[in-house]
Amino acid sequence: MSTIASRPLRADARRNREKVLAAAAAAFGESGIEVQVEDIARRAGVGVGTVYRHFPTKDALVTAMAEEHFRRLAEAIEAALEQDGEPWEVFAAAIWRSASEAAADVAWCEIMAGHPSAVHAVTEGRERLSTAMATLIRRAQAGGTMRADASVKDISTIMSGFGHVAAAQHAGAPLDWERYLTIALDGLRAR
Amino acid sequence: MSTIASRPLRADARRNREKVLAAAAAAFGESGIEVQVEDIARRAGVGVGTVYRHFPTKDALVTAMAEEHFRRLAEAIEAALEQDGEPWEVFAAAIWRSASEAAADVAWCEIMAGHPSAVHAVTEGRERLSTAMATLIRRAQAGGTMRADASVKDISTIMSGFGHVAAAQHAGAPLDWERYLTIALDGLRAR
DNA sequence: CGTTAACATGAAGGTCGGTTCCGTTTGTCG
DNA sequence: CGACAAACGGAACCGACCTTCATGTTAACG
Repeated sequence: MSTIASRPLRADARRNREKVLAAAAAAFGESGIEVQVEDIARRAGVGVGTVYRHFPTKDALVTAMAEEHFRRLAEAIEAALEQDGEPWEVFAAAIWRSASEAAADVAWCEIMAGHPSAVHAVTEGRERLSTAMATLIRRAQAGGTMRADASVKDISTIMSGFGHVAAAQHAGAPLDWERYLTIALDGLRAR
Repeated sequence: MSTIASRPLRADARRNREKVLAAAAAAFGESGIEVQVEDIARRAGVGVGTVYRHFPTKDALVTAMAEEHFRRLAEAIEAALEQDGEPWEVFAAAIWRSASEAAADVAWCEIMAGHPSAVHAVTEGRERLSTAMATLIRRAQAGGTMRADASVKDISTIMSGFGHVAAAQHAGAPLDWERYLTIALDGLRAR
């Protein structure tokens, strides 16, 4: 989201922008999307007005985070395409790694689960993710180790459930995202 | 929830109570827990004050619905215990039937997914459900058709994910709860 | 039919959280 | 060192919802 070469920001403004971004990442990661803007501002050591100077709405902040996360996820899956090894193992390892990282960030779990704030935005990352995932799936199916009817949409569905479970667990529910993933991945494996 | 023999309700009051209950069931089922109390009142053809005369808070209404749903679910699983047939098939059929019914009711999906409004209440239904489910699981494991490490908690986790997926699908997300369940149940089956 | 207590109503109150706005501060540039 | 635009801060604003309450209505009973 580069501001199209509009005059460079003033030094303090650039500094504050970074502080807001960092504070938002920390606050969202710890408490989820529902954290209040004032909490983010407090963490950043600025006033709410400053947050709004840099991001027009709270949603814009969420979207920025979501884009970043989706980009990284897409990269992780694309990287898996380069790896060699048994295709199912490559797929499963990529999912486990990405999920483990996601599980540590409540907001990212909520976004993955399909939180409205980030559903409409974030087109590019999703696109790349879908493409890479499709290849990963096709290979594993060709090797006969992934169920033949599995689709990218199935993976989205499973990962949406994962996001929900992980977020709920973070909120204190007696759930276990590792068990969830163990079972779901076994369900995706060919019999 | 019998009001301990406190003077019987006046005729119009009883009638209105039923209307509110029916309206709440319809509204929650259609739009989820987030429906506004005013919508429920409108559907029932009464004022909001009347809703509050019969239920102290909106949460009490949600809890009443949740209790009813959990009770019915517990009964469905208990009924499965009486059936004979291959234990895995009995289990899977019970889950499919219960899930199909749940999928038609948005609020019930949300509650199953772990919505805060109903987490604390509803102890009895959960208890009965756990007990019956434990037996169902044990039998299927004894028959070697369910994965040996599956637990009641695993089923809760899977069904929480189900509730989330079904609710999201109802809200327009490109998810598919039937696929979710197909995959998750395959993951619970013994290999 | 009259009296009364229960009940119904919906506008007003309260709260919560995102967003705005303007008086003040601060970096930048001549 | 001014002068000025950019940026900051945070109290006030606003909309969304749940909940309450003062006023009007009605079932129940003698």
